[in-house]
Amino acid sequence: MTEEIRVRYAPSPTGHLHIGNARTAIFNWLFARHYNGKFIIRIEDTDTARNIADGEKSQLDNLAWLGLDWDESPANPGEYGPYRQSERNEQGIYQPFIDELLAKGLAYKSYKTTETIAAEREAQQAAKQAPHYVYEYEGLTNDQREAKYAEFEAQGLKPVVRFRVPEEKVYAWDDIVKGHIEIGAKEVGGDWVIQKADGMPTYNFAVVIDDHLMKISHVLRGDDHVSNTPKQIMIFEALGWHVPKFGHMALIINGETGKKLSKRDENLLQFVEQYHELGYQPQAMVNFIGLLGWSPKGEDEIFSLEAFKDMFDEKRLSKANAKFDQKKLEWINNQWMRRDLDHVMPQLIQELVNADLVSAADAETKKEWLAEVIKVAGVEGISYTREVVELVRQPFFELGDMTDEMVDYLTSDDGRKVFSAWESAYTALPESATAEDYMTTIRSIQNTLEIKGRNLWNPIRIATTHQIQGPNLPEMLVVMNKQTILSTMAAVKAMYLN
RNA sequence: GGCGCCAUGGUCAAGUGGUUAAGACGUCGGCUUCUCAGGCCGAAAUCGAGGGUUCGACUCCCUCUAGCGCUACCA
Repeated sequence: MTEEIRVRYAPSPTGHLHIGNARTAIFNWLFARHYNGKFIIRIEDTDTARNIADGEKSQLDNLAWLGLDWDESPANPGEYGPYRQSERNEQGIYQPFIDELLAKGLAYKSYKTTETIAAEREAQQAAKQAPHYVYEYEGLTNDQREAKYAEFEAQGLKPVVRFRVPEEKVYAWDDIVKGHIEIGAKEVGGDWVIQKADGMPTYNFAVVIDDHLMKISHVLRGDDHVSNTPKQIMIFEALGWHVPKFGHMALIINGETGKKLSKRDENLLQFVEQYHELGYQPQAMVNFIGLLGWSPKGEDEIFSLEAFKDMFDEKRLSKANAKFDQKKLEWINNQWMRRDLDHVMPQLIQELVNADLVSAADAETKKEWLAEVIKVAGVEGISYTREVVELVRQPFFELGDMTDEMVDYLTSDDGRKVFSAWESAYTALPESATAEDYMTTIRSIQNTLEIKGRNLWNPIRIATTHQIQGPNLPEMLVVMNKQTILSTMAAVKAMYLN
């Protein structure tokens, strides 16, 4: 019998969707969809203090923006709900298993204060021992231990429940990405908490209960969970459950610090939302992330989610950490924008509205013209839509200041000759003149005056745009308003050429 | 410190005992003769180090080293 493939992405709503999380989600989605399995979203909100208001919504919104969909989640529960750990706890889903472990003597109540534990750890450090929890009921019978519980309860102490780690065991598994891994039970740091004093299960415990109850078959997650895995296997085994397959993907690390991406790194844009706001395309984000720590067979670099899904092969997941390369992301996004420019155009125009370069009304009525301006200005060179604002601002919506260098070109002997020849030629040209017409005109000035190169082009460019460099001038002239150009030229003439 | 993971160019990486060690980003150079952008062409690696195994190692083994991760009543 073949087991149904069910994988999950289980974020904790303590922040927005970060590149690293997005990657975990994407690869889980790819795994599920490639093998016709189910992709489930479960919210791990057992840390009530760190949950933030919109964390969950933001996570899901951004996932959807990336193009992912899911089969079960808090909003569309399947048969294994609820899908938030806090609600599962309220419904008492975890308690019976804690009670079971307690009853079997595999877990116990611990009343040690955090101060005591801290002091123990300090002493261990000082003695150059690895920090580990010290079992406080050593040698006591069950009854004696129960008596201790009563004693502590009478003092008003709140217990946590700790799992009694079988220290002599070695936990091993065949990792989907890393191969065989084994870790001795004594390395987990002693008996660990499965239920906090507030009654919430801890992460390593709740994960096991939920993965089992939700029939999760494969757990694909970050490398940083490798050392949690033995703890989790302990629980699966203690409860007599089948252990899912684990796969630990290499981490994405910050190129500057070399450390794993942290929400606290301010020097790097690392939330999906930030890229969304700058006008990165979701396909580009997926494309970039899909190539971090995974490689396709051929030499292509541009892939859609669908393409990744078809090609997906967990054996091609890389074992080594990958640095986040923003330059490559920019390039990939540029490729996606160019690939479907018509589709991106409304977004580009919207950027101009947001920047107050055009009104919302003009954005609609002049959209064809705006599209031309954007193309002429060189949209093929930008990395994300927000950049279009500075790309077109000058000279299409504002004129820049004249620099000394510009004035020199204009007021040189050649400049004066070129200007006056251009002035009469341009004035005579119809408004419908094409780029070829302008080119022909400029060439004829070149022939007549015998001036070429910068000395020819710069005076014209400067007089019409207040720029010394920019897109192809004939094309710009086509797109710019003739009256505006005429008055710009008149002003330049009045100011510098009299 | 302990345990675990890992190691091909600045970056992402292909490669699975015999190759001129793919490709992409970035960088640099050239061309595209108004500039910018774009496009095109081109350049740059003794595969972390040292030992093995082998006729032959980037590829297999060992040691070392570097890097990363974990070491919570966080997830």
